[in-house]
Amino acid sequence: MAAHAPRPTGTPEDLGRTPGLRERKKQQTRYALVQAAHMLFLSQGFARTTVDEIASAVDVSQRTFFRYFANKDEVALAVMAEAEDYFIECLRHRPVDEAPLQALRASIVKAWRDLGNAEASGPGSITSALELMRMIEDAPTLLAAHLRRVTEQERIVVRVLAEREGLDPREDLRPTVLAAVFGSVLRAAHLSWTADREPDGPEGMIALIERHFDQLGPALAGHWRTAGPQPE
Amino acid sequence: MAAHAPRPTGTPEDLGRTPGLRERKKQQTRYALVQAAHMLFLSQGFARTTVDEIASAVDVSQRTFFRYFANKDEVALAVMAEAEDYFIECLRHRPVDEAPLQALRASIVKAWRDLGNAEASGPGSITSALELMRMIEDAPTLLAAHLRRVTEQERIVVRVLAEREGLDPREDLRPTVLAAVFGSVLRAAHLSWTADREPDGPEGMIALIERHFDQLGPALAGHWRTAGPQPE
DNA sequence: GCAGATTATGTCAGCAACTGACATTCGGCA
DNA sequence: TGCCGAATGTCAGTTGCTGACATAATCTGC
Repeated sequence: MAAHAPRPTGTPEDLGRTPGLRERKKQQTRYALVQAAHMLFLSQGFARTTVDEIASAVDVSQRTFFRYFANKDEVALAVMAEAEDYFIECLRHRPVDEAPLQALRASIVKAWRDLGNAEASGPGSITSALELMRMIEDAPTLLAAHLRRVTEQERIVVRVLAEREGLDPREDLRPTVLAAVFGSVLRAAHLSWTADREPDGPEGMIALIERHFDQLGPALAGHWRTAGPQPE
Repeated sequence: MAAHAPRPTGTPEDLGRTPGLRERKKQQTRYALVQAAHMLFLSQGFARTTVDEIASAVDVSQRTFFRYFANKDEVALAVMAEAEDYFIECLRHRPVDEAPLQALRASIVKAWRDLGNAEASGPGSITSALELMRMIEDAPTLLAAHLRRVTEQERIVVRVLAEREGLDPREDLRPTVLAAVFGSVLRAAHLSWTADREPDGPEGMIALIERHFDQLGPALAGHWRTAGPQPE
């Protein structure tokens, strides 16, 4: 049922319990909806796929679809959402003596790598996530929804960072600023990925991310010309 | 007609020419639409304002509205868009021997200050822009649209930075990374503004932006604890 | 197993954002 | 004045999304 291997442990209520038939069925249709939507989106594009199509592909009413997902965007981003949750989980388990930026960087790399190793195919797999990213980038409303999600995620990062270092984010701006910077560098790497059409799988993405983070210092340095552009 | 004083000089075609009646009328209705929309949004909220209302307030058909603005979001963000254009203009006129990050920082401060000094009220003024920002933050679809606009703006910043320093952004990642970081810090400051309800005008916002940029170095430093949190 | 409370789902009606097609009117220009 | 093209209006239609209510499925206590 869970999409990828290191699943985010779900809600606290599911302690060992078998969730019961009703709950199982719900997960089932939800999963089916994501899967169907995903396939339709990739085959005929996001905008050209109607909610009715998705619903009838799973043989439920349109109304039911909207009880599972608030809007069409949400079902498209569901897969990415799980990956993001896993990243947060990784961050929470980082050693506290690690430097904050380092912890973030290590977490994102670990998240990509784990998800990459999890399973080779299927909806919710890394490959789908990568395909999805391309799709997001040229579906305006989808991109918009995704960016909103990202900023919500950033707020969580702020909280986790603040807890980690034991300080109040309303007084100390460093968690906020660091989370913002981290998010933006990551997004730059993602954009670079979709633009350059680098064919490599997760490892290629990880390499791209690392390269971008490596430029963080140089980019913030005073004058670029004197610092030497270091041609690749 | 133009909303604020240091107007972004428009398109290259308007060299001294009086644009003719037709063109003038177009600008007029466009401006009227922005104004009406703005008032309606602030008085009754973005979601509760229909496009029909805006259109009939200016006495044009709904169809005409959609010929001026691609969607409801766009009319709301029109004011901010002009401000952003002006920022780019400021950046372009920055001395080339200035450090890149410094140029960005100085440009944004100058933009806010100039716009603040331009005019005290009226649609398209700074105060409206500030009100708008609050509105954006709690209208989900608006926020999404705004974030998309911001990333487009970031691409322009990348180009300008690359030109300034005379390098190819596809080879050297520094422009991309710096633009991303700059944008994110700015957005963090904006968020802080809307959250804390700081009542000050443009100068308050400028101060907030400066404070956030001042934390850029500390946030990226290795270990926060050893570095000393410096309580305000 | 069964009655009754919950809960998921279906159906239907409706609003609002948008779009394409076509007719009309208005400004620009000879 | 009279023609051309651009701006606008009208209309019909699609799609995303929501509220209200009825139905059917699950769950709970007996």
